[in-house]
Amino acid sequence: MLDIKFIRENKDIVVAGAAKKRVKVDIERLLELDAKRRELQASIDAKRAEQNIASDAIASAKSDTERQEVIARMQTLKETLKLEEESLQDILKDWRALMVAVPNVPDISVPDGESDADNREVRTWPARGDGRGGEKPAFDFEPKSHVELMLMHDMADYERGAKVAGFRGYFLKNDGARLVWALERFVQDRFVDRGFTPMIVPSLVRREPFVGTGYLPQSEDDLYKTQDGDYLAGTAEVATMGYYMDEILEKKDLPIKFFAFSPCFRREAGSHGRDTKGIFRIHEFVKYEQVVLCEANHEESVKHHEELTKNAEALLQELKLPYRVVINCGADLGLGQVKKYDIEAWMPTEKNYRETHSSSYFHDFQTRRLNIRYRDPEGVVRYAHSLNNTALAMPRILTQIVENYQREDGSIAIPEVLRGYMGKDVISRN
RNA sequence: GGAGGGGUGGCUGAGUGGUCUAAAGCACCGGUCUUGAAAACCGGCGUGGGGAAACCCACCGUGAGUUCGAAUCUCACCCCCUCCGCCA
Repeated sequence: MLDIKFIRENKDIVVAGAAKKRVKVDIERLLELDAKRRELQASIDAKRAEQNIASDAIASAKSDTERQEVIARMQTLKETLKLEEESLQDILKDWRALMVAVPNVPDISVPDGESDADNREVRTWPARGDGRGGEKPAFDFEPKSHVELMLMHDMADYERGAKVAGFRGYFLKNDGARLVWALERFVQDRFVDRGFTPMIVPSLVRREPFVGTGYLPQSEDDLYKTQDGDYLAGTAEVATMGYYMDEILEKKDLPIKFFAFSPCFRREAGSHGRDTKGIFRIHEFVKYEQVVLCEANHEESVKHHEELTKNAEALLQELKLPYRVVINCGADLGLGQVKKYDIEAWMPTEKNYRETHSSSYFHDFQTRRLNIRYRDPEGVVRYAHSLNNTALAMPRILTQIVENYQREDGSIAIPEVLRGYMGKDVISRN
């Protein structure tokens, strides 16, 4: 949510921002409603003030007639007050609906574009050498897809997955399961001493944190909902951001950095027909997420954003997976995001980079909705800034690992950093 | 699933229809005193909205209702706690 004052004073910026994000929202109508809202509120406040004065007069009236006279006057006032309060409620309903639909303003560095095809490459790893792309594994044989490789080594069972869990269901078996566990311990060890607070957070979450983080009311279709009205979170970000909801923190405690784990559930409602094979796009997975609350300062947000991005890149570098970082274009940004980098690892059989991480910052868009504030030493209370990035999501990363590490005989080398956790160097058929 | 208790400022906690403009204490900030600190004493100390300011309005879990007037009465809902049952 943006500050209504900011919208009022920077209408053109907000309108241009929404256009860049390809979000349709009637700012003109919002401002009209806001003017009416303020006018009515002033009138109601004045009537209440009158009522408060009369209330004292009634209590301290010297005679019954005097008292009755004031009460009669207040009975009339009450009628108009009630009407005004009712129309204020009507206006507020529309006003609020528009307010939560106003997107945050994207950063100046965000490229214009219609879809993820317009995201712009920022860098590759390993760095480009020949002008055609970073150093990627050169296969002198036809590489097999992750779908095939994992089936071949009995690392996954998609058929029984569908039988038991339905479309996009899966089982991970043998080295498939062990690889996930190895990766979990690997990522845990990398974050334990970096100033991040480890946390296991709920996936089953009440409505408010979803609205607060900006997933609702817009993306109702992407979420699973329970018969109790709760939702299953698609990311640990939701519960982690909800942690300090409605609280006032101390500035000295910032930045607060969480390394949060949760199972994740996504309906993938808008992705029918995409990535239908294997475990790349699934309804249920686990993810370690980096979440940061910092002081309300653009430079601080940018500093932490770059840091969160580097943290994720460091993991891919340790895993020796070629990747690139892209800056997402306007249309590919979420409602509250100011700027987002996606990190995409190389997928040999698709001859393309595919997303493994998503790193974004929000300024005070989420914290305003969640009411997360902090008090600075001067006693001024401000909304904090928030950011998040994936640390590591499983099992998606397995797709890139098995494809990049496959060998001609069909065996799969284990990334060096995982060998200790796996207790073996290679996955082979025997 | 059953029974009971409860939600008041950063915290504890008083307040059952009208000076509530929410007592008091703790914590915190400033001052006096002191070599310094503690103690004691004095003063300050919630959030949001409107206003140039004086000041005004709202907020006692949430929402409706009764009333001239609601922290206080009524109803619904949410959350927390205790006990019983079930249970990884």
